[in-house]
Amino acid sequence: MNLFKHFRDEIDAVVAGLIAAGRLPVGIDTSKVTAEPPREAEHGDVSTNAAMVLSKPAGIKPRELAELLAAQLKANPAVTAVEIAGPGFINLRLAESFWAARLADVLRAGIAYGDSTAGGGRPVNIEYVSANPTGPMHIGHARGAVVGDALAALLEKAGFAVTREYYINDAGAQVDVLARSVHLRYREALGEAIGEIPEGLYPGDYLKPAGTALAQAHGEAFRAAAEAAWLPVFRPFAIAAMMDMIREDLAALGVRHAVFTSERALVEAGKVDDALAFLDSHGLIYQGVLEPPKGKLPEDWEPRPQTLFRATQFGDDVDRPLKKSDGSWTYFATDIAYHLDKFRRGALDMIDVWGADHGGYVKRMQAAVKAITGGQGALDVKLCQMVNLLKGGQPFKMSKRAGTFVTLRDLVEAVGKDVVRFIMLTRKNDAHLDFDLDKVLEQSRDNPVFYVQYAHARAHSVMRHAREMWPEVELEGTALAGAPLGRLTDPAELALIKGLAGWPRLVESAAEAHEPHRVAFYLYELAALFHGLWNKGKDEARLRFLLEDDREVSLARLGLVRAVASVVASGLKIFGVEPVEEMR
RNA sequence: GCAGCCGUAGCUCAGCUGGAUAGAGCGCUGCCCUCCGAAGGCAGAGGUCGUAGGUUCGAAUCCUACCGGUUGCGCCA
Repeated sequence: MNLFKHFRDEIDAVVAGLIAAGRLPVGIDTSKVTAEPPREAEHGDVSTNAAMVLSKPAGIKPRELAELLAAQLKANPAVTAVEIAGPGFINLRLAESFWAARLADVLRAGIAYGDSTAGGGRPVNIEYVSANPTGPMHIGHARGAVVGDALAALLEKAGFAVTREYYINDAGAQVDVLARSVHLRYREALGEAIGEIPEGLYPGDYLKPAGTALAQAHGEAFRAAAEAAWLPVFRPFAIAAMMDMIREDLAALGVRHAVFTSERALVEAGKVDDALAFLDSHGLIYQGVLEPPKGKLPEDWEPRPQTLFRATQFGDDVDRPLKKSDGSWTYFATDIAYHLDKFRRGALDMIDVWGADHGGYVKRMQAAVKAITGGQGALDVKLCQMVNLLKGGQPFKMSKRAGTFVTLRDLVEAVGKDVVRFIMLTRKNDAHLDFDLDKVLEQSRDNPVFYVQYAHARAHSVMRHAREMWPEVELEGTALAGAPLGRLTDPAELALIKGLAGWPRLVESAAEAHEPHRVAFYLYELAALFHGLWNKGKDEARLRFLLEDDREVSLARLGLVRAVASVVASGLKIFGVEPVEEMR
């Protein structure tokens, strides 16, 4: 239960009652009423702007209206105090018994706490990674992979029906280059001295196994053959080999897609023609000449009639070309077909995770989605900014040799997948991210991965001690839900419970905003509350979690500790990070 | 030239879709701990939220114009 939603409903009920009593006008707009945690804890537990928002349409002064609402809200048994503050805020304080009940909620739900039905089972398609199948994944891909994967998990937790999808760009010129590069490796495998890899081909050693495999399969057959003869054989083989490698890279990062869609298959199935025919039938395609970009004029610019999509009708700045001068489709054209395909497969909400260098492409794609879905579908694009790899504060190149990029594999091997995943989510996707190989392994408060994992490990450490102290005690959440949780009355204990109770709201708002990084900040704050309580136990022995002479309160505290562990685990699960039970 | 994103404490960043006295970590200053509930704790200083207007009960948040940084700008994907 999102308790703020709950009180939002309570306020609605009070307003409805006042309308029925003739105190408020019929049909008054309550859509702007909010129930939120106040910024300052001293202001109470739940704060509403209802009196201020409804004042004008009701024709009653804010403070006066606040009195009216407050009198009704006081009747709620969970509410111990109602205060009117500032320009007309109504602040509610909630009973300790209410918080104890929320803690019991956490314990009964376990890791499922925070699961929401807000998404209503609405289908969402999220496309991420979509690296060209021409080589291993590098660090730049890692961020998009993690952001997409975490966003998918977050949306699932919030009740959406999520499809994780990967678009294979296997139709462009770059896969021909790949095939040529592999052909060279094939000749090499047959014993030819190939020398330097020529400019314009992919030089990486990772193509050698594919060359060897082709040599074994076909022998000399394609050695001196014309490109037209071997391309249809080598290209699909090379693409498949690269996709296998990419899948392995993704697996090392713990990322798994449910659907892989091939651009080439899309084109060969005639879906681009279908999509363009659809647009044409709606009068959205024409032959025209684009204005040259102002300012910097490209060298070889010449006005030329092109096949254009009327993107400007859907919010884009200029109409966009669909065909290249050689008559083949532009990437944009196939991408339109692809998004139409996703829509026809049932996706209403679509999310694409791209690198920030594709930022200029967002408006046209959104325009296209509007056009092909008749306004029913919506596309959100998450642009991931660069990751700066550092070591000890200095820029770091992990290259094995000059010119080689930092691979995702290298990164995962250096610090582990869980660290990579967590750190990638500690910034908004559209902000630059510094990834310091030393700092992310540091055991200190300014390393969020450590700090959050440490909270989880500490919680389990307490439970291990409890097991020694009272071997017969049942430490599962469902059992601890029956502990005398009302005995948790210290302000630091209550603050922690309130933090836990905020999890469902955080899940919903982060999902709605498509911002998984909020989970990282939440977990960090929750960890801080827990560590704070732990430290308080150092100064005040009576606040320790386990008191041998007071089993009852110890049980209640074990409930709190178990709840912290399960909410941390619940958050880490969204990130695809394994919670640790002890630090090493 | 146009478009997107960013601009918040000395540094790195949050800021819950318009709320109350703008927060955290690091760094700095001062106390405490070093009794294994180890991988520090507490407190303090530090801000014209890039600038200037506008919208309203109320703006870091929305709008406009500038300034600075960044990414991109017909036939690359």
